Amino acid sequence: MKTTNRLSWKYVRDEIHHEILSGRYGPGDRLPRDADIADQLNCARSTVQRAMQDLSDIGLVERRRKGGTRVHPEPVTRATLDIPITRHEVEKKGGRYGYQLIMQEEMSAPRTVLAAFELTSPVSMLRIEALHLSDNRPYMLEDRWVCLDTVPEIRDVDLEIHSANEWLVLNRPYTRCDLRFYAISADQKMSEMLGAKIGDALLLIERSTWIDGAPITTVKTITTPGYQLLTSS
Amino acid sequence: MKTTNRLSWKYVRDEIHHEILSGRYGPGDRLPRDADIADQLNCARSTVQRAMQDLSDIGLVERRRKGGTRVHPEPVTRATLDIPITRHEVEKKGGRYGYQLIMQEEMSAPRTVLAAFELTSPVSMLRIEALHLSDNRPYMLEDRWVCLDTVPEIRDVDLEIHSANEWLVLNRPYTRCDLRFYAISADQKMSEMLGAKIGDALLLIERSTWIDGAPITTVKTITTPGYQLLTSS
DNA sequence: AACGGTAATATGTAGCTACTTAAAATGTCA
DNA sequence: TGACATTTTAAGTAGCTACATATTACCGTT
Repeated sequence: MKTTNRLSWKYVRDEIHHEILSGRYGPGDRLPRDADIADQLNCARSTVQRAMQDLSDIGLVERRRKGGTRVHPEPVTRATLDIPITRHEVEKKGGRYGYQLIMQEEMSAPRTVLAAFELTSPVSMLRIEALHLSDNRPYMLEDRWVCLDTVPEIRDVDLEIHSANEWLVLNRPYTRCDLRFYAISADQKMSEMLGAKIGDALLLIERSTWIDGAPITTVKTITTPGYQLLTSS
Repeated sequence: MKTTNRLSWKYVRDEIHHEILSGRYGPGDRLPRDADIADQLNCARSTVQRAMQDLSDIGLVERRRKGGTRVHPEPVTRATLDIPITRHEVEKKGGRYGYQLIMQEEMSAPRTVLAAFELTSPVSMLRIEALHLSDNRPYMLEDRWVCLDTVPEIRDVDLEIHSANEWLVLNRPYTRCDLRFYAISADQKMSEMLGAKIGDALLLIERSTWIDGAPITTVKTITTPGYQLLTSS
């Protein structure tokens, strides 16, 4: 029995977590150096390092070289969201997935789209409107712009069959992704498409992706009334 | 010059990332074992381990003991959200923060609140309604329930002065946090409180926290029309 | 007192070894 | 053939060493 007295980094993490939250260390306070904590808990510095990294990842502490570790001065609630491919989302909820292309057209991107990519000069893009269905009923409306310079192959994809959503996620990895969430009132067109009433409150998710600085796509997805987005864990 | 030929785990990570996304490995495919990749790239297994852990964290690959590593079969867009203390949020946007307690009352929690905590038997809670202000104008409406069994000290807090939001975040760490986002239409009361029009689409964020399985608080925050929630990185 | 260069220091990273553990693969027996 | 026990495998973890790197802290000069 010598294995049991080896401390796991998760144990060390929770230990420090407790110490912080018992009030022993408050926001902004500096914690002991890793090496000292390791001494005190009788474990290796690398174990403390791993524990601290995790606490840093969840936003509880801030670390800087030579500066040491301190409790994050402005505590935040950090959550992770998983946004799946829409087909998978529908199927996971037990629905039968359907998809309709509403329109596609090559055109120069308007100001608002350029703004989403932090661009100034005009760019040629493919605009796509599509509707995702669950059990033949409207589920999500998608309003997308794809940058043709970055993704010329999109021209060869039959978007009547393959949703741009799924094709892009599977074929176009990104290195940056910005998300924004807000609420809008359904206008005439949306209410028709989604089978909602005019004025219904709808959740809108806007997503823009880049690959190494080059814009890939920006999309607004609008879901039917009552739709809820949940955190994963 | 021998330091340059040491590979950083980030380099290894990006290398694998590229391989996956060049199509060499598709969703569901199994990757070589860590040790083999280490051999091939001429680095230590621990370096590959770190790289793989990161790819696993962002949801690109799945790892299991003995099962090896495989590309995530259902690619997801994983994003992290930071939800700060409301006062900090207002101040960061350049506003002058203000706060008003609307009401507080001890009562038995209704069904909907118990459901948020996955409870069945009745619990005594403190219900709080408050309004957060920016430059003296309504910013966010907060509808909160605090579990008195878990947080009896809340009774001693002067909620006219300290917002429950800030007090809880600073004094009550949690081990679990569920979030949900959806859109609602402003009713009579909300529109009055927030200075919106009846029927305006508003973003609602619902947040529930636990400490080691014991419920702490659940809160619905409703923001003024046009409010947007953004991802951090 | 202001400036600037240098030393000291705490975290970050890479590599190695040894051992643990979950789970898949295999083999054995009824 | 099917249920169950055993082996094997690949990731996970802990500890150690050595060195890198970003700052802070210090000290000497002007």
